[in-house]
Amino acid sequence: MDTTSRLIMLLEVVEQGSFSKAAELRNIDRSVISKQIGKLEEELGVRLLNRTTRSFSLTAAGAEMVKKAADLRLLLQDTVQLAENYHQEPRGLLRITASSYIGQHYLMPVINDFQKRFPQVSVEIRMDDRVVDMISEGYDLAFRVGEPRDSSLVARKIARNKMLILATQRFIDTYGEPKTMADLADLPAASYSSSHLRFEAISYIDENGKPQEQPITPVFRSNDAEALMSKVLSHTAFFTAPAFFFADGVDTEQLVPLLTHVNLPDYSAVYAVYPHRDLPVRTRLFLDAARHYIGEHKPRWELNIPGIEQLYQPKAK
Amino acid sequence: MDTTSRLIMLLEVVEQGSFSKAAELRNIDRSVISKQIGKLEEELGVRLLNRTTRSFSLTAAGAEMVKKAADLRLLLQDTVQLAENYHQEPRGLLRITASSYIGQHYLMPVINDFQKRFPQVSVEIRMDDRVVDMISEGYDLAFRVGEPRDSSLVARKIARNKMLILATQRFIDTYGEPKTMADLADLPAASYSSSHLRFEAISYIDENGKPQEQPITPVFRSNDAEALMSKVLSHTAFFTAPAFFFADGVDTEQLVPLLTHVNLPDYSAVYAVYPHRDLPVRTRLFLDAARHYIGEHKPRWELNIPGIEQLYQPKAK
DNA sequence: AAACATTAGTGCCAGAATGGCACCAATAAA
DNA sequence: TTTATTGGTGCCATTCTGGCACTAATGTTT
Repeated sequence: MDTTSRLIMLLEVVEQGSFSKAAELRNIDRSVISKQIGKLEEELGVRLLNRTTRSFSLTAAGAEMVKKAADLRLLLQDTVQLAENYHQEPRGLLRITASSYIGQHYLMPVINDFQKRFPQVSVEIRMDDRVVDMISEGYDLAFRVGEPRDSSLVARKIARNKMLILATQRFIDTYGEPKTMADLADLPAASYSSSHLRFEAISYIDENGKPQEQPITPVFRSNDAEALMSKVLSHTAFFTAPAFFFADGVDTEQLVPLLTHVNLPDYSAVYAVYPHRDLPVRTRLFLDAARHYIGEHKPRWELNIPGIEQLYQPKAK
Repeated sequence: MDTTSRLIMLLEVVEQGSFSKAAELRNIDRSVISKQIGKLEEELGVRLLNRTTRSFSLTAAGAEMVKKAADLRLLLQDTVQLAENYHQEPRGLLRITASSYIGQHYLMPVINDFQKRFPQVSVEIRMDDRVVDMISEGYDLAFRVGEPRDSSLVARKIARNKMLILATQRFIDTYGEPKTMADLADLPAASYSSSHLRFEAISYIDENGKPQEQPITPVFRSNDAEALMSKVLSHTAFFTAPAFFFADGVDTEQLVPLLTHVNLPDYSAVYAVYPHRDLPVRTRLFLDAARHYIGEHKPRWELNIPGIEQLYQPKAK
């Protein structure tokens, strides 16, 4: 380990806000960070961090060093990247982050095939519905529902994601079939809910073309698509689901779309996100493979929902 | 050692044109270079050098990496430099190169005093009349006679350097005192001569203000000022000497200036040269100390030559 | 207040990396 | 042909790294 690496380590420490988190990020012991930062200070002959036993703050010198460290990291990444352009065959480590559902159902098949074709590429995929900072955590590629805000990243739309309102036939028999959006308010709903996002209403476009929100009554909440599906299949709730929940193998036979005449806007599309720079060969190839698998024009999940093209469309005049 | 260091090592290898020279520059074994370049290639997954057993050439990838390595080195130097600005006391290694005479007579006293004041600063001085590439060899400061051409460096004039024509009284008694410049042609001369430079004529300004060259007849040539002086003090040659040859302790008593009415232009001044960027504290302080020692207005060597102000001046009208 | 958890820092130690030496192979120079 | 120089490799002592266990200090929770 030498000066540049130590500077980048300092940068990570500052980005993470603690020695421990930085160590976790690198999967190394905290003590290593402590020692290396110490060495860096000795090397530069300057105190970089004012430590209190449980936290730290940057000194003026430290702040300057962190800025330079960011430049160094960028330049170094750029250099390595440049070298990778000379690779004929992709190699190295591909780090992906995605929501669990996308990862399990749409990326794992791609990964399995990809690694057969390119055994030299290692893959690390973090499935987590929490959105992470790709840059500081070092991810090459993210798959997300909804366009991310971070402008230092490139977001590329992979596939549209229609919205569906579904229930089982037995549910309809039991509770009666809703005829209007308002009817949904009185029916038990299963609804996606995570620490960041809760579905408590359905967005739709009314007869006059105005966007509306129809509140629902969630009796079951989960962040797990399978759990929601299981609940619905027990005939005790309807649910509003984005189409990408219907991956291959999902039992859609029992499910009946409700209120199919209503105009539901597409839910946030599925995006691939990557840093704003030239992609290494492995990343570009993987992205292509994923796009191909999910479907260039018609998303793969729509294959499992017959007639989806006609559902929830704007009313033809 | 990690990627950045290895890249910089590659850069040095390319700059030096060989593994061996690069190793010599760092005072490490050749094998280390060989191994580290190998690791770098493995790391980047790209062949950087096409080797023939006795030399090498850059691959396209290698050439790109070298460019990036130069950026990295610069940025890293800049970063370390920035840290040094926070030093209250100067520390670290100060690397100086100078001609032998300047080093021995005008820098050693400064260094000795400087290290008493700042014991934390190590000094390495290379005395060599050959001009070296400061950047690639890593020197902080050079002292040279004559303005260097390299525009990536800053040259700062330290002191003027008048020209003198001298001989001993016994020489004059033996050979007769020259009355005109032309008379010098027939007298035996001791003349500075190195692999790069030979004095074979004296430049002067004639009565009409035109620059002229008076050829001389060197019977003794050396690149060593003391040797030239010794020759002259044996009363068998006159010599044309820049004033900075007359350091403290040099026996000037026996020497008589000849043709003092002739207008001799100043010889190339003494310059301090340093890289075109902010100087570390130690370098700036040393430069100040050297300038102070040599003399801000009147060069130190002129103190040993009484009446020099009046010698070899343009003719007062 | 007291117990607890989390933070940075340190000493110790096994394992990895470094760098020097000796030697080899190939090629250019003498 | 001989010699010298260059890059490359295997071996080995030394150094460095990174993990573990433990300490000290400071918020947090009970």
